Order: sequence, then C-alpha cells, then structure tokens
Amino acid sequence: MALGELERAVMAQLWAAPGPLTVREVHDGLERELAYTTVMTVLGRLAKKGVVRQERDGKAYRYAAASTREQMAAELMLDALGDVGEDRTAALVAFVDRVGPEEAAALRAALLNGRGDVPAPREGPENDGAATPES
Amino acid sequence: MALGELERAVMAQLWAAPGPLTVREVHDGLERELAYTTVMTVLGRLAKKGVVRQERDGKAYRYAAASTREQMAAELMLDALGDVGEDRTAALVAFVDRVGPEEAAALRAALLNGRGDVPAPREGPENDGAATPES
DNA sequence: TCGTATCTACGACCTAGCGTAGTACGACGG
DNA sequence: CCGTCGTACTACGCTAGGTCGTAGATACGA
Repeated sequence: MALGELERAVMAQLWAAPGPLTVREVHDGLERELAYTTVMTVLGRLAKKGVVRQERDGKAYRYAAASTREQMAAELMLDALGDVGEDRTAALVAFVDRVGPEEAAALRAALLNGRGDVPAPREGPENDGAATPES
Repeated sequence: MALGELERAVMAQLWAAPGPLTVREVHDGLERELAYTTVMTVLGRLAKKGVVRQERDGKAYRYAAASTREQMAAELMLDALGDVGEDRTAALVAFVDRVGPEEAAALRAALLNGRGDVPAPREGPENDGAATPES
C-alpha cells in the first residue's frame, strides 16, 4: 500500500484541495513539470488501489482522496504495529518513547477521551471537547 | 526501508534466535527450501541496508538484527506519522481510535510512565538523542 | 462542416528493489 | 591433491512506480 514519490505529491494536492479535482487541476498544481498524461496515469493507479475516488463530471473525471491524510497515516501506523506480531506492547512503549511531547499529549488526550474503549480507568464524566475530525 | 517477504522471514529468524546466526543457520531455519546463496544474498542486502550487523566468526560471518523487532516497528510507525506533515494530533486520534483495548492499555501505561508528559509546547524541541538502552 | 482543444484509454520504456540462484575462488581437512 | 564450506560477484525474471506518446471520442468556435 506504500505510495511512491509522485503518488504522494498527487495525494497532497488532493488533500489540500477543498473538493474533488480534475486531472488538469492536479497537474497544474504540481511543482514539477510533468506531462498531463503522467498525472492521469498516476491518478488512475491511485484509483485502482482505492486510495482515491473517481467521479464523473461531464466529460471529465474528478478525483478525491478516499480517506483523510490522518486516517491514512493511522492506517499505516496500524500496519507497522501489526508487523511486530506478538509483543505489541513493547513496540508501543518504544513508540511512545520516541514521539515528542506534543504527540504524547495528543495521545494522552485521545486515550482519556474514551475512544480507547478499555474498561474505564477513571470515572471522569463526559468531557469530550475537540476531537471530531472531518470525514 | 520496507522489507520484502523473504527479508522479513529472515529477520524473523534473527529475532527469534538467542544470538547471532550464520548464513547456514538462517537457511536451515527457514520454512522454504531455498538455495544457500539466496539466503546469503538476502543477508548481504539486509546488512547493506543496515538492518542487520555482520560480525566475523572465524571464516564465516554471523548475522544479528541491528534493532529489536519492536524498535523497528516503532520506527516504522514514526515514519508513518511523519508522512502526515502537519496535523499529527488528528492522525494520533485516528490511530488510537483504531487500536484494540490491549494496545490502548499499553499506550496508556507507557504514557503514564513519566515519558512524554505534560503539554509543554515550547519552541525548543530538544529532541531525544539516544535511546538504545537494552541491546 | 472543419479544425482544435480536451479527455480518457492503452501501451511502452526505464529504473530500482526483491526473490532466486549460479559461478568463481580462497581456506580446510583428509 | 581433492572435495567441502563459505564468501564475493554477477545475473535474470518480476513487479511497482515514474514518465510519456498515441489513438479515439467529444465538444466548441470560426
């Protein structure tokens, strides 16, 4: 599921846009000067992989990312975690050990938010706040 | 840095072993019937990538994984997280949202362990420097 | 209606990485 | 001297990704 360099650049375009883009729009938005068909090919491959959705718009297609950038990153992280096999705990410890303070805070917040299921560790009442991503 | 199928199998051997292995040991330990030289080639490539260390043992070499399975997994997770660019927080929320209860508990434990604690978002992110205690 | 600009569909080529293995060659034990 | 073991080097097929070119369908303005 790993994406290549150009593929990532294209995804960045799609994620940065407010809505679905046409091939031409993606093409024009890219830094590098590529042939129009190159972008089309990449978009097609991305669609075949399921990471982008194609929707007709008259004669042309419009492309949109299938998931948010964050979801995809989370997915990749899950995959990496899955590779370890048994001792996921140790892997998670190693992971937490390496993330910066901001990330640790985010993790903490997410965990205490109740999303981590788990037999309620605290009795903290409903204290949701800011954790409703787009999607 | 992604490893192939055979490469992962070889790493699994190395991680499962109590100490450095010779090519022959890895070869004999693998399920599949491969040519001795195939295993050697793979180990050589792994060494070139830096994921395994080779140490002389008389005429032959012995190979050992450079990092533990967990460290490598954590590394991959970090990479995945890094891909997201800006809003790592959202990615982490999505991640926590998907891990199972055991993982959530492990994360919680690791976080409360005193590591990345307290939100102190200064501008001086003096990153960690060395974190290879065991080994 | 004709020519031109767009699109999409397909195929081609090149490079890199991986799986797989053969060959060459040096060190050893009989 | 010869077979065995181990390393070094080279090679080949395959797949994925990056990069295009060409062909066919369509819409649009002169």
